[in-house]
This record gives sequence, structure tokens and C-alpha cells, in this order.
Amino acid sequence: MGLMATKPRRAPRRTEALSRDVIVKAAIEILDAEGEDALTLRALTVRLTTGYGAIYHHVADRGDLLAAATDDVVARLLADLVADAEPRQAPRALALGLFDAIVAHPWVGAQLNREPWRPALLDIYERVSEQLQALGVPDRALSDSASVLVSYILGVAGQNAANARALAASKMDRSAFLATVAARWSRLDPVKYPSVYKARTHLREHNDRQQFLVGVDVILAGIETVNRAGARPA
Amino acid sequence: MGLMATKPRRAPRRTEALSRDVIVKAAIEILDAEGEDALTLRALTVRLTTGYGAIYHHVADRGDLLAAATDDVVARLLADLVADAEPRQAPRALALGLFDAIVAHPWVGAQLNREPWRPALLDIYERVSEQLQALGVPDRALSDSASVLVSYILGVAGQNAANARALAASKMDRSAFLATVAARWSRLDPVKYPSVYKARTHLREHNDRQQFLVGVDVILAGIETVNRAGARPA
DNA sequence: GCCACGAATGGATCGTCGCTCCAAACCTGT
DNA sequence: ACAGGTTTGGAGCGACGATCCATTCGTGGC
Repeated sequence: MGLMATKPRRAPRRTEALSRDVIVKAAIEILDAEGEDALTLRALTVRLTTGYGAIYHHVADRGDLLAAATDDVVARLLADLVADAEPRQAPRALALGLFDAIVAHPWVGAQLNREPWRPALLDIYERVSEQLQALGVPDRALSDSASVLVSYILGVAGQNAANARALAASKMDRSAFLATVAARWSRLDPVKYPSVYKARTHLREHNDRQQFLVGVDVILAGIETVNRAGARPA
Repeated sequence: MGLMATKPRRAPRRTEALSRDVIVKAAIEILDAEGEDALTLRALTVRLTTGYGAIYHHVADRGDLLAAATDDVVARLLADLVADAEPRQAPRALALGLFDAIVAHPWVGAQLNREPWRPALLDIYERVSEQLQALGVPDRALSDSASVLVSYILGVAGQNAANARALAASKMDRSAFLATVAARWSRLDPVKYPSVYKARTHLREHNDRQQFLVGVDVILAGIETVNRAGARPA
């Protein structure tokens, strides 16, 4: 075996140590920049200039990584959202903070829906419960009330994630995409879909964030009404 | 070229004609029996004893197939749900019908969340709008009100789909799975999660269906309250 | 009666994915 | 110096969705 001068030595080791945290941060950057489908283990190895083994040494699997990224974003958000002094505004502020975070990171919305038992959603549920309790919701109605609000937030989060995915897949910019959607709605049969058809004119002035807030207000009003009226009939 | 007596003839053609509808029905059967991950094109070719080409001739791609299956289930459901004469009960009946359908076909919940612009959800939105209108919700508040309810339903649907996926992945039966979940909740830190911890005792007597209905009532009460109180301040 | 042509079909094949596995490289204590 | 454990890099596996093309069927024109 003579000239093995240039035998394919394996690549040198990374200088900075790898860690679960470094990997999660890199994952978040990929997710935010290119969407959830872009987070592949191969893309991660390229970005971190490492191999699969190194990553799987710190992370169980892709699901674990997505969950860790979601927990990270949600935990940071909840930490930043200091409790509003005004109890009546507190749930709104919390909900709006979640909404904004999910708009900024649509993949978080998808993940919360995919695995609702992970810490991220538990934290959210806990915070919502506390604020509803501070608002005067009786203990016996707390878990039901919190569930309604959390389910609503999850629903909106999921739709937001779906829209972001569709936008990314269409490879158009935001305004062109919205125009396409509006055009498709206008082509709907007004006989089969009278309500949807009527709503299409509002599409231009439509504001997702404001509509979300209206929904929160409706639910808060409903919680109040139900607990005031139905004060334990039994 | 002597003895080609047993040259590998391709398999004979199917006798009954293939069609988009036959394929969709087969997909629904697989989805109901084995969950959404089990719907692979290979499984479909086996079940239909055919090849990929035949399927892709009738169906654009896997997403198209899932959407078609969802549209089929939802359309059948909405057709069966004849309008309740009593307007106050109509939205509840609709919501409950959707809930039951999604419990029976958890993959429908996931798909509604994944692609909320497809006909299935449009139909749902339309029906909800009609019934809210019949209930006396003013036109200007219709789209917002319908959105809240639909988003809530979507949120619950998504959680249900997630639970079904987790149950299937765990390969346990339903009661063993619930016991595992309850055990995990009991191990939560009561200091960090006081509200969740308090709610754990209700887990035994917990009824998803009833909780869903409570949520619907809360939202309906909220819609009514908001529209009574805020009668156009401007 | 036959043939030509489009529609329908079966299956080999491709590229990509998540993940496993193992040897190489590194670290640490003795 | 060296042994044992930890961390790293990357070849390779099986499964997936999707494409592609040769084959086969059905059918309308002559």
C-alpha cells in the first residue's frame, strides 16, 4: 500500500463545544428563516458543520428538537410578559403576546397543536388559569374556562401556521399571496356560500390581530356571563 | 432468444375500474383503521392491488388525497345534520356533530387544521354563519362571531387529533394510556403548576365531550353579551 | 372488422428524509 | 503514559413521496 499520503482523513473536530442549547438555537434560526419543513437534520449538520451522531448525542429525535425549540420560545415569551397590574387587561395582554409570538414564529403554532402535552402549553395553561382566577372566576369553573381560552388560542395558532406554510410554499411575497387568496374567494359560488361571499368584501380591511382580540373578548365576556348567571343552580 | 416461456409478464389488470372515489374510500378506511401515518401510497397500492401510476392518475398527490377524504367525511356529516328547528340549539347540535365526527375520525381534525382553506372548513364556516344569523347575531358581527366559534372548534379538533396520534403511537389501549397521562400529571410540581395540579383530581371524571360543549356555551353567551352591550357605540 | 390513439395501469427508479451505528478523536483521572 | 468514558463525524439503511415510461385497455373513425 504505497502512496496513501492523501488518504481521506476525517474532517477535524469542531472547535467550540456542541451542546443541546447550541443545537436548539440553530434549529430556531432555521425554523424562523425558512419554515418548519426546512428543519432537516441534514440542514442542521451543515449549519453546525458536524455530523448526525453529534446531534443525536444531545437530542433524542426531530420531535424532541422541535419541542425543545418551542419550549424555548414560549418560556422566553412568558418570562418577558410581566404580569399586568390591571387584572381585566392581563388575559388580553397574555393572549396578544402569544398571538404576536406565533405570528413571528408560525412553526410554534403548529408544534403546540401537534404535541399539546409538552411543557410549553402547560405553562400557557397555567398562566391563563392564574389570570382568570385573579379576574374572579370561581374555582369550580376555572379549568373549563381556561380550556376554552387555550383551545381558542390553539385554533388560531394552527390556522396561522397553516397560512405561513401556504405562503412559504407559494413562493410569492405576502401581498401577492393575499391577492391570490382574495381572488379565489371572489370566485366562490354566492348561492352555495352566501355568508362567506358576503364576508369577502371585508377581506381588504381584515386584520387578523384585531379579529383575534375580538375573539378573546367574546370568550372573556362569555366566561363572565356564564359564571354570573349560572351561580350553581344545584 | 430461446426459452422465454416464463418471461416475467406484468401482473394482469384489475377487473373493477379504478376511480378517484374508490381511491378516496380506500384511503378513508386506512385512515380510520390505522391512523394518519398509516396512509402511505405503498399501503394504498397494496390495498387496491395496483401501482403508483394508477393512483397518481386520479389524484394529484398525498395532500390532495387527504383533503379529498376530509371533504368527503365533512360533506356527509353536514348533509346528515339537518337543520334543527330550534335556533338556540342549532349551533350546539352542529358543534357536537362536528366533535363526534372528529372523535371518530381524528385525522379529520388534523387535516382541517393543516389546510383550513379547503372546502371542508368553508362548508363548516358557512353553516356556523347561517345558524348564528338565525340566532339573531347582527350582520356586522357575523364574521367575527363565526370565526371565534370555528377557531375554537379547530383548536379542540387539533388537540383531539394529537391525542389520537399519541394513543396510536403508545400502542396501549385507551384506559392504560389515560392512566399513564394521569400519572404524568400527578408528578408535576405543585409549586410551578398550581392550577394544573389542582385540576388533576378532576381528570378521572373528565369528559372531553362535555367540556367541549361548555366551551361552545361560553362562546355563544359571549357573542350574545357582546352584541347586546356594545350596540355600536360610534 | 380493424386500426390508431388517448386514457388507464403497473412497477422500476429517483432523491430525500429520519435515524442507526461504529470508528475516530478527544478528555480526564490516575 | 495509558485506560475508560464521552463526544464527534459520517457511511449506510429502510421508508417515504413522487416521477417516468412501457404496456394494456377502450373506443370512435373509416
